[in-house]
Amino acid sequence: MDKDTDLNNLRHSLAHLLAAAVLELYPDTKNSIGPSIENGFYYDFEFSSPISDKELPKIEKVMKKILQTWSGFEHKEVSEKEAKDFFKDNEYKKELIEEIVEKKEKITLYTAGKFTDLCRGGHVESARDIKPEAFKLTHIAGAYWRGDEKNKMLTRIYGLAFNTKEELNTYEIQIEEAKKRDHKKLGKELDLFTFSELVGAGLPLWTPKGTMLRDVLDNFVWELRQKFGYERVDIPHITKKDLYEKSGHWQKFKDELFKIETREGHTFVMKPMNCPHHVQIYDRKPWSYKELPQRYASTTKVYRDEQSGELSGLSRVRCITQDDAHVFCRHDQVKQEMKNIWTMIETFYSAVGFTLTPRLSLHDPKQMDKYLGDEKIWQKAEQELRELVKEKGVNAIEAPGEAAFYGPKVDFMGNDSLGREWQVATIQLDMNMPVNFDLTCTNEKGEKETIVMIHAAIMGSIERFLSVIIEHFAGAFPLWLSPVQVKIIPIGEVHIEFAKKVSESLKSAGIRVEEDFSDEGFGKKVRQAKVDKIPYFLIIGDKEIEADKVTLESRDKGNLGQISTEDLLSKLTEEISNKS
RNA sequence: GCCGAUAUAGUUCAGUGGUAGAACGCUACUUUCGUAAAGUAGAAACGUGGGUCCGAUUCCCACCUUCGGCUCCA
Repeated sequence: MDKDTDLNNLRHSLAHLLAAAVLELYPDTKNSIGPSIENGFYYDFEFSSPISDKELPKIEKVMKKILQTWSGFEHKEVSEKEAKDFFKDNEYKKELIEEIVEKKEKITLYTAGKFTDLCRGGHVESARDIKPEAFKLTHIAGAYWRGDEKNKMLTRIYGLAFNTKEELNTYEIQIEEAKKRDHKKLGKELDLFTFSELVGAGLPLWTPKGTMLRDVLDNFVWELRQKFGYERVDIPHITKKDLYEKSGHWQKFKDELFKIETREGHTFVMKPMNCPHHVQIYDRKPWSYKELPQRYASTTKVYRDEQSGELSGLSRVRCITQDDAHVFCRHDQVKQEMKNIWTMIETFYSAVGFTLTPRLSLHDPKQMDKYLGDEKIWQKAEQELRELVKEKGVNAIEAPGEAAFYGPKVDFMGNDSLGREWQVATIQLDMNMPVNFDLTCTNEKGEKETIVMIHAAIMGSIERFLSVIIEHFAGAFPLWLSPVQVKIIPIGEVHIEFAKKVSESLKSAGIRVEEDFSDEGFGKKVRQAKVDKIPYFLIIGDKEIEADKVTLESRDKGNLGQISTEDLLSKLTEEISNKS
């Protein structure tokens, strides 16, 4: 057996142990299922009265006590009746038993010590393989039975488990480190964004530094877009609901839209996406095929009434800034346009030193009611995306059911500091909305021809992208991205005048400078520059004034010695334009 | 939305059924300093609304916020 299987068996065995302890402490609890997961295990219970995480240490203690009485797992095959009699008060187990019977599989019961559970197996050979110091109960959470929100909510107890205490410690240290670079924490510390209870949950407010960061990134995207012929357009943030009735969004997403009643009794909607607005710009006049593709881009906000429990820092918000673009083109132009978007995505993400995993997000043939258009149109679109991925020579995992409701996507996934995966960039092929809106061009034969549309976002949601990138850099942004690029620190009051001159010449060259002319001690000013993770700071004292130079200190490389203002300027501008 | 937790100064944290405490930050004064926190003084907080109580920041309820999950995510 390989190592992963061993660890899974260990973790799954601990789930049994957890259930044994819970049933000993709270005998009228109903246990349901308890699998092993990435770092440990969980078990879902229906408690007769709610428990809180304060009880976890008690449960853990009982687990350790019971573990001493266990030697190993024994199993026996039983009939449906025997199994149901055994779990006579437990409707969860009975449901599972019925499923096993339906699948014509064997019903097996596993027993360790005095605890017996319905289980298909996969345990440690001997209970001694479980080290009491290498597992730990961590938290409790609600979880719907079978993951369906229509079902009853059970109480899930999570635990960490590893082969040894050292591995457990290592993992816990990793989590601690990850928390230090949590974007919610860094956003406050580096003064990038804030939330206000009065404004509301999920509505981030951007400070001057945070706004600078956003603008720098957006300008970079815009530079790339210009190379490929995109034009900037601007759109209102609200619309009559009629627009979404026609696009198909209303039917599908009306619960998630922020609605506005006008005083004349009409319903307007905060836009949850930009495509229909861009579509209306395309639709302003008839087009010749010679004028296509038309490529429209806007960096603009969309609003979605997300459920309160889903909000999380910048990763999940109700007001999302999208660097959104749509290409309106003919079928035979799709592949080239998509390749161009892919190139932009590659250029952009390699500049921020970030690796993305592409994912082919496809429709789920079993749930066609979730989507616009028929099976045929989807298969055609998906075939085109597969060819694109093939031509790019990359491996993309296929994810059925992850498509947008109007078309399949190539999504690019990034991870946050806790390893959670988020969709960032996306390329989506849409053959449905052009049909709904009857978007056409006049072709060579003088006929009206339905066009197609490509949705292209480089950062996707700027908020989500920033959450990922803040954690990726742990707040220590490269020079070109840093809201403050250079801090100027005069040692004493007499050095301020010279420092001002240096500061002015850097500023007039477009360098983002912050001056520290406070009367604090020198050590403290240095400390503040380091805490703020500013890429460079300049020191100006007697020695520098005498030499008509400044001392340059780098966040990453330490003291770089004295340098003249001109040399410094050319060094900085070169570094910024290389995005190094 | 659901389950559980959480809410004290700008920030990070103490604490109490009867007068709320620290550190950093902030303000003033002193100090003008050579690589991660100079000194002194001062201002500054119990999320909101109900309830119990002689009295609530503390106990109870509701709401709001945030966090960990579940569900959802165009």
